[in-house]
Amino acid sequence: MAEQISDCKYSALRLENQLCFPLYAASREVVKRYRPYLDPLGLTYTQYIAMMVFWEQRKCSVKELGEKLYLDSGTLTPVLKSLEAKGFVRRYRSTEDERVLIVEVTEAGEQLRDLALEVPKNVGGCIHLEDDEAAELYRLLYKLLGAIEE
Amino acid sequence: MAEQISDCKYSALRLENQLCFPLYAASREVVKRYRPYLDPLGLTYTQYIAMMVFWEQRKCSVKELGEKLYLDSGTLTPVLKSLEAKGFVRRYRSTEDERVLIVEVTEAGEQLRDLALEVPKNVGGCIHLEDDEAAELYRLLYKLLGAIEE
DNA sequence: CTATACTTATTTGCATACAATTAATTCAAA
DNA sequence: TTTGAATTAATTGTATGCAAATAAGTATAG
Repeated sequence: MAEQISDCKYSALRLENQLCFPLYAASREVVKRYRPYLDPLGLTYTQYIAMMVFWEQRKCSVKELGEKLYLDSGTLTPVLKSLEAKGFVRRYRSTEDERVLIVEVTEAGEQLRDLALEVPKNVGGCIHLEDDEAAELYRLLYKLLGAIEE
Repeated sequence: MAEQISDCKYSALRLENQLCFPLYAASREVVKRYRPYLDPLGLTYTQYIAMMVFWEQRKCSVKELGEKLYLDSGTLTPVLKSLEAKGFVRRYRSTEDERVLIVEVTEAGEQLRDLALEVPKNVGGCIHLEDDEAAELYRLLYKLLGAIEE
């Protein structure tokens, strides 16, 4: 009864032997949980994490935002235009260096912050992980982010 | 010197206090590392993990594949049509239940398997995590996947 | 100074993700 | 048995992600 065993020739290609796959799947499942709470605010998840940066430091260049979020300008340009269209940020070129685009939170964007306070609370309630496990997961994810070549 | 402290009113909205964000960022960073190795095979990452399922069990319905990959038919239909266009799978309706679409690996798809064997090896070389940390991360990610409500 | 290299953001094209709707088929209750 | 509910994919529309090419501004070597 030689069933396929886990260390056969192709075991490295089994979905269950990948680290990338649960990472990819869990990321999407978690992000999906934000939607019911972000929809009423008029934000997508990507817009939400961008707003987090503006709530923390009021203004930011596209390049700096991209470094913080691990996203390039090809992704961020439409996201920031959408946030501007909703009135949550304004965009303008730096006078010091015309290449640099500065994005700054508006008053409406600031007001959104209080409503957004409920979001982490609500999403946290959907994810049943022990505190110490969440902390260890957090640590390992940042370690992974730092452990990727280049 | 009362700088902003980490437990101020809005600390729950700080990017660095989110579990979701390193999950989201790490997922994209890791998936990105596959591209140089998958491009020569003519596969995207999503197509690659779908092929993993077909390499393991030859055939699969769209519904079953969706359950394994945490993806819905809206995402899978174009992915599977693309794999079919490249000749790696064939698609046909089940005769038992005409609602069900069966996807089955072709001979060309099988042959791709040997080339794909190099992929996990190469990507693994880009990610410098200790074995025990990778194992713990793996465990926590699957726990998280199971710990999401609904 | 000036031509060239570099930096920053935008644009373009392609492939997802996913919610919502639709279409086809099967199931199941009255 | 017949009709309404449920199941399964496909379709539609919106918003990313990202690579590659482009455009505009800045720095720098000679």
